[in-house]
Amino acid sequence: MSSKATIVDVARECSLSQATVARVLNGQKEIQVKEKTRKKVLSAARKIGYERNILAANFRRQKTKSIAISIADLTNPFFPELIKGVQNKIREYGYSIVQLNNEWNPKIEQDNFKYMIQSRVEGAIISPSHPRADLKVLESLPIILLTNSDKFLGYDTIANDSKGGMILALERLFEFGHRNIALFMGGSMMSADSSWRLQIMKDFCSNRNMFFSEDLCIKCDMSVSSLESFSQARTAMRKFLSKDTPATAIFASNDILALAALHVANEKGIKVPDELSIIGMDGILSGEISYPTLTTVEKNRSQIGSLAAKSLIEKIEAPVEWQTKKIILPCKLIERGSSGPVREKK
Amino acid sequence: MSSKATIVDVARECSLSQATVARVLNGQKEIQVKEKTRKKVLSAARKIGYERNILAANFRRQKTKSIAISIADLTNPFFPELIKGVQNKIREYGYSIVQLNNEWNPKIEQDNFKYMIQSRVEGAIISPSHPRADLKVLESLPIILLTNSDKFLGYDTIANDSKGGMILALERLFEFGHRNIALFMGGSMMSADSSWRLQIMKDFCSNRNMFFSEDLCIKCDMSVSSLESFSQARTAMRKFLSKDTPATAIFASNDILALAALHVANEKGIKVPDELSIIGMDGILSGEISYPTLTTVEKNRSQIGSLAAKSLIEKIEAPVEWQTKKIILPCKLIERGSSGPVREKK
DNA sequence: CTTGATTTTGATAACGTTATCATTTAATTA
DNA sequence: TAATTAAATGATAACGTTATCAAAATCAAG
Repeated sequence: MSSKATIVDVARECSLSQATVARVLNGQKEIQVKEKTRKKVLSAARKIGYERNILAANFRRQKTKSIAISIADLTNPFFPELIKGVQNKIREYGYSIVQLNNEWNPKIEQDNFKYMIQSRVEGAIISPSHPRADLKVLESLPIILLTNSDKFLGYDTIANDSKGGMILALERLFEFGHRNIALFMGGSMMSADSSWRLQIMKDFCSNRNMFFSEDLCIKCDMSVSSLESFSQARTAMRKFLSKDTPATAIFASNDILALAALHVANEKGIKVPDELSIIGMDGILSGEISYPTLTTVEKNRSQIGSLAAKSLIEKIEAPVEWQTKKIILPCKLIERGSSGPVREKK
Repeated sequence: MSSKATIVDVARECSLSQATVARVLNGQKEIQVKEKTRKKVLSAARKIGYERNILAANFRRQKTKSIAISIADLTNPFFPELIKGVQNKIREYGYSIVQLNNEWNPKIEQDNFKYMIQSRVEGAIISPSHPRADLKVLESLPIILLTNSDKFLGYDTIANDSKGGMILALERLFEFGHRNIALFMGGSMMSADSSWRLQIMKDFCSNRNMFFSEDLCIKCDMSVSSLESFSQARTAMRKFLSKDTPATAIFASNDILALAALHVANEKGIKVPDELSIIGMDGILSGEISYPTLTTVEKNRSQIGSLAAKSLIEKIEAPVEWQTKKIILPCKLIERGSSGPVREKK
């Protein structure tokens, strides 16, 4: 009784053709219906409690008014805000979201891609699990990638300017007088993508006659759960400190690493920022909660999300004259408690 | 060409009826098909590249093989793990997930409920935004609630035993010699739901001849973003400390509050756990990252999620003789760095 | 008041699957 | 081997919407 009234019933009720009823009830634009008939239909629909059968509509149009968003791991604090940004924006357009995780596993990611096609989402926002993610299956689907890797030629991409952000942090540390800055970065699977960090570091140092060696580089796998990364990062940090480093500051390529460094510093009684400055990257919640709070290069993930959503919808709804574009948003240095001027050791 | 081959095409290709083809390709159980014909169909399907049109199937069956999960705020660190638990379990059953946020806003929540019905999800896992959430619209939908509030009579619920967990923490603090324990809890919208905490506290203290007064109770609104809560909680904590409290320990009803307390303690130079023990509740990532790490009463959110998913699927697939049940899982006290034996002040 | 253009409405055919029932084929028993 | 039962396959009707094209109504202009 409740959701059984169909468009035909409404048509009968108001003595109009189902075509007209359909136009009033589900027609795209407010086109081609007389105000009088519109009202007639609407009241009849209300009277018999008509509710659109979305499944039938989806089937007929072979569309779902939904998009997919593919990420690595929802419990990684980087992603929820991103998704939220997408959700908020997408709501404006009346689309819904299918959210898919791949646990950094390219195989699962590939399955997810297939699922997207099968389930007939109309587009996808994809944060590739690794720089060589295989997007072949998605050929016919409008997608936006969340990456600034240069491996994805010919794709629409949106990302923060990580390089610029990194330089922002390094420059600030330099200003603070730091001349021995260590680089703490994710390695392993992501390595192909993160060699540029090392390069930037080297360039930055050589431009300023600063000392840098691989000894000032700490590496740690990030393609696991945040907690695991954190644990591995702490180990790496302890090892680093045991070498009695001359570093007075650390730039970490993400906040988890930075917080691990901070944690170990606290543990060893190293005063942050007095004896050691730490700057992270991302701007996750934990960095606002830690003590001291973490200075970080913020990536506005909510903004990225909503921008990606907007672009995607535009691409979906006007696919013909679409121009591939790569959007790079600046990062912002958020100065909090973990960074400060250099002070003589001992 | 690609996804245009239909079941009829396959039938033609292998000279069988579409009924038989359908049985092979999309039939539920492996029933009623000869091995020989099955192979014939399968190879024909592969040959012409048949892919099931899910939209047509959904329409015909008026089902979507999907469930909804309704939460308050994805960026609240409590929820992602919960969702992950659901996702992992649900995958086993071949269902997909529609995730909906309500930002603690009952009106949005209500809209989301309507959307669930419209979009024909087959069931829902719901973390009610508040104790009086209105579930009328969902009457005909199998749902599982994630709450231990006693306001939801007659509904299936799954939740951790927050009361038991709280007592666990208090007992441990008592063991440590603490006799002045403060209660830090979320107020406002959730208040109707959290008065029991105060009651437990009072009972606990009176049973042990411990002092307790409302002065030892810190309140703070939690129905906002985590960061905002954190900020408000710090203000509340500062105010609390300014009253020169006799408390040697704080039990906080969630980790955000606990971390705020910890933060302020660090800020004021109060040594944790030497001068002040802090125990939180939930077991969020930030508590594993903080310094000192946060002792907490863990709620296994991933487990809750997967259990809820399992129950829901069972309810969906065998709705006839379904027995309403309320599952309460024990909490676990995770002792980390923020709690310890009482020591004389000054 | 006709004619032609334009707007509004109507009739109807898909869309591709699943479900129902009828029919054929195979298996079993007397 | 015929009769009976069971298994496998076939024929076909929905499902409720949207899209297409045809018909009718309205409007504008000569």
